[in-house]
Amino acid sequence: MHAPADPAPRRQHHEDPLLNRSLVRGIEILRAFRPGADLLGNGEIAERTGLSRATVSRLAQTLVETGLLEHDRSRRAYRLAAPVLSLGHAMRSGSPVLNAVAPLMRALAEKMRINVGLAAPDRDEMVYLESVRYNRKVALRNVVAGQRVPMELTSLGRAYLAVAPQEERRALLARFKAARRSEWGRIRDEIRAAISSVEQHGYCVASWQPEVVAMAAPLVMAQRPIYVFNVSVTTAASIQDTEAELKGPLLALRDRARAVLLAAEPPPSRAG
Amino acid sequence: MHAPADPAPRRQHHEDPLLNRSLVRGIEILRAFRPGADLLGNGEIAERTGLSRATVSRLAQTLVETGLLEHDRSRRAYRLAAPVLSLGHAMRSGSPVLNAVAPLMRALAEKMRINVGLAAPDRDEMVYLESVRYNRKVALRNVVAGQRVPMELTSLGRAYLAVAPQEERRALLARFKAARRSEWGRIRDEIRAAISSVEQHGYCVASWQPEVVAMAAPLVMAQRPIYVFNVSVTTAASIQDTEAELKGPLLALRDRARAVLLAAEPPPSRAG
DNA sequence: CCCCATATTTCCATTGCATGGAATTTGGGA
DNA sequence: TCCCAAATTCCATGCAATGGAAATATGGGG
Repeated sequence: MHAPADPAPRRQHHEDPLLNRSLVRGIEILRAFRPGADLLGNGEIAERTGLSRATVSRLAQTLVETGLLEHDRSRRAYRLAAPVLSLGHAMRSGSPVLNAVAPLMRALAEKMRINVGLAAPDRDEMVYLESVRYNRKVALRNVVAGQRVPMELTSLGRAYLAVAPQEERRALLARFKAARRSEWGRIRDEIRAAISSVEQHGYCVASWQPEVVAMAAPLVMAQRPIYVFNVSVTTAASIQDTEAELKGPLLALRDRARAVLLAAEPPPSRAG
Repeated sequence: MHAPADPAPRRQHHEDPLLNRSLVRGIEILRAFRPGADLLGNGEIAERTGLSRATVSRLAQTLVETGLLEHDRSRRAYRLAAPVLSLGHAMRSGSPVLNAVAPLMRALAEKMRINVGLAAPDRDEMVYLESVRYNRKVALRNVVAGQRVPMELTSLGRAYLAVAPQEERRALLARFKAARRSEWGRIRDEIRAAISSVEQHGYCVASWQPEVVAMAAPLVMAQRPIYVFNVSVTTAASIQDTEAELKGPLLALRDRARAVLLAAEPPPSRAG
């Protein structure tokens, strides 16, 4: 402590004085639950979150009281409870972006007979706000919302990386490099290519299975979080032909979405 | 403090020593967001939760850091963010009840051409885990999850009240009485009738619009939260005829669900 | 363009209460 | 019934959460 030039004075012990530790920890516990990890005991939660078991026990009980977790005593474990779903419902119904573009997405899916998705970044993954899955059988044209896909492997995620804030992109790439050790060379090159493609054409392509082509285009608007559209299709056609066919519709979707959002923006009245 | 007969010693100041106050408050902030109240400023959150503005400001910022809220600075307000959706997704994919009965529900909806739902209680409302909306136009057979409906007015909620724990039912009825002052007489009678019906026949009926008939049957299993099934239909037929037609399928759905769940129960291995 | 009204964020001293390690209890299997 | 693993509760410590007030930011109106 000889010089006051320390860029981050960080009072006391915590990095950010406006971060409530208990709340962060409680949320981390909720976040530990995901498909495939749907039933977690105290021990597992402690491992995944790095919290002490005593803390996990108390916070988990608190989450049960609030209704977000339920305790399965016969398995000595917790699982997410129904009110969590209603938060998701509230999120969807309140998302201006989703509500503005959902009709456009459905129309495009029907017209081109492709899957059309909208996603947002969350840490090192992308979360679908909506994914209209096109299917021959009409009854199976279901919609997936809330699903996570890896950022570094998907067109969706790479399109985001292309427009992510400098610092965040750097941090994310570092994480991926560490996590993907052996395959990093290939993945890094693909990400670089995707970034170039987004910078030049506004979209990028990924085809991780022979007959599946996925393309994604980010939607960047001032004062708004970044969203990414994607389209994907299973086809026997070449990647090039598919790309040529879908780039127009994808970019048009993005542009129409932007227009709709700009039009919906002005009235600064608050809903209550 | 003359007699130790005090039923609730409540140490120190807080009612329940294992309730983390900050976490409860943060969750209450999340819960303040619902359809129609999707964009909330600090002031509104403070009003709805009863918290001080300073506390709301700090906790809301924390929730932004965790990714569950996003801050719309142009409107000076918060809204739920995409990761909330992924929690909902994780909840659905991890719900043994939902996964066990979803196929049965879909089949019933198709066969009888009715809406079929599954819900769980949350405070004074019911939350749909799934609602398979039958519709002439196949393309519109969408599914609603996470939607809330009032407990005291719906067959779904009344069926729950019929099997709710003594003490909880009492508390809920008191809330409804206070909230529904003027209409309480009618509502109370309808709830009583519904409770009798559930006790006698296992289901209850509500028809709050002329041509809409809704029926609900609770699913009570040891060591498991209470769930409620419902079916509803818009029809020109009489309530009696509709009830006669649907009671069998509804109760059969409940019984099949119970059987499926009992069969899926035994293996006490924990998913990770 | 400036000023004002409103709402939000930050500051600060106080002490409530969250915390981790240890002890205890619980529950299931042998 | 006993044993083992896991969860819960206890406890002293002191960190960090809190509310009121001041400072600040924002946007509309004159």
